[in-house]
Amino acid sequence: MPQPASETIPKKPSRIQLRNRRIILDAALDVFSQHGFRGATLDQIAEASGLSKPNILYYFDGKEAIHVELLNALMAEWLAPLTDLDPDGDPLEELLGYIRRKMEMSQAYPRESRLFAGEIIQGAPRMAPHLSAGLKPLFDEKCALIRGWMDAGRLAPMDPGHLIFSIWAMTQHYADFDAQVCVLMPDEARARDGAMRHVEWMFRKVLTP
Amino acid sequence: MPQPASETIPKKPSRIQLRNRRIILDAALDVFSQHGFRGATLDQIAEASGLSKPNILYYFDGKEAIHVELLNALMAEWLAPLTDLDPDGDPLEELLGYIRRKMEMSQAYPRESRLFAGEIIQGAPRMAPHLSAGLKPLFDEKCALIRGWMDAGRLAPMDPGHLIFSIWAMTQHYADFDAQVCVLMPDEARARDGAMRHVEWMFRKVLTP
DNA sequence: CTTGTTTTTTACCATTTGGTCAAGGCACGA
DNA sequence: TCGTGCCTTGACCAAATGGTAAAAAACAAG
Repeated sequence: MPQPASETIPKKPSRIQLRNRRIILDAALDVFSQHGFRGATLDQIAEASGLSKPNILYYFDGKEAIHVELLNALMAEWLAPLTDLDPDGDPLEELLGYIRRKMEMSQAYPRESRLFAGEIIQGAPRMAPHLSAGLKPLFDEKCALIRGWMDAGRLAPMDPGHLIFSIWAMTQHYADFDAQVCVLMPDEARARDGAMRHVEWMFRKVLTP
Repeated sequence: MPQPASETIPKKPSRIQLRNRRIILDAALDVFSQHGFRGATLDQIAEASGLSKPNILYYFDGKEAIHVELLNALMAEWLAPLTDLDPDGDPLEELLGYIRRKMEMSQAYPRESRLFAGEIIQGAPRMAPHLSAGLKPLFDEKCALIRGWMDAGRLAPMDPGHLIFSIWAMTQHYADFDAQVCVLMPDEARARDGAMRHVEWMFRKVLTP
């Protein structure tokens, strides 16, 4: 065996591979987030990416593989802010910081938010394992942390799980329901800045003991 | 002209027509809410309804017509609770009552909620006119009402529009993201009852001056 | 029962869709 | 410069999809 451990590892990806995979994933994010998995077509992804359909299938094993790859990447980024909740920090400021980061992400990455939302709405057929394996432990851990803060009287007492749901619901609402927000609140400044201020103000009031 | 006003009106629908249209719409609600418009197929609706595909097309002009009909019906039911906000009632109790009704609807009609969410996430391509014409005026009216309550010091002051968004976000979250809630909070009683209690408690705290 | 109307089905169709394949193009090290 | 191996493409395919036409079946009114 001349090669060092070449079992199933397919050597390192070339520069062009890296580039094209990125292009495809970006185009696919557009298409999947807008039409959902079943509603998206390879032709749409091909056109959006500027590559031919067979070329896309040269880089990915199929439509589902692209979708799975996107969800994997999504999961990692999505979890980070929650992971960063610091047990040694000030409870109120930690949570408000988390909320702020979630709001920023919602505004900076609306496509990712919608992709996730669409997947969950459809019953999480390709995501359920990720939720159980990746999100659930983290969720439980942070619930325990928050409960500790509440028991110590440093936050108003409530169900930590439902608190987290509230945060997710409100922060992601502005990304997922953007079409509705734009119709009902055409003043963009009021919508964007106001959302941030409102959500932060609201949770500060709720969380203060 | 013997017939009284038979211009374009297609006489009254027979009993069997009423029944089958209802069956089809119910099946279509299942399918559309689970897969979105583009992801849903007539064959799926046919199977879910127990009718043949051509038979479905006998009752509706096409896939899109079914979808539009569902959205129309949805809009009416969805708006009702907001309409019922009574200017002469107690502000806090009026809003908490609205929140309670929204939570109940979210639990009783999750398919409708998901159909709506999916449509909005995809940019509301078939819903935008309804939003502008139907929802927007009501939204503005109720915003003004709530603002009046706040100016009178009967509610904590905040942006009424964002308040309504908050309510929608949290109430519909439990329907739309049910798959996630079920994974993270397997105790169904805690999820269901706790959600209702949490949301009501939270808004009571936020809204109290 | 008979006749005219409504409902349902059977057999199709054109297009779209995810995916394949073999051949051609192209970059890059020797 | 030249070949070797990575990259790209045009042509193609089987299945699925939205939709149609017309005949058969069910039904209602007389």
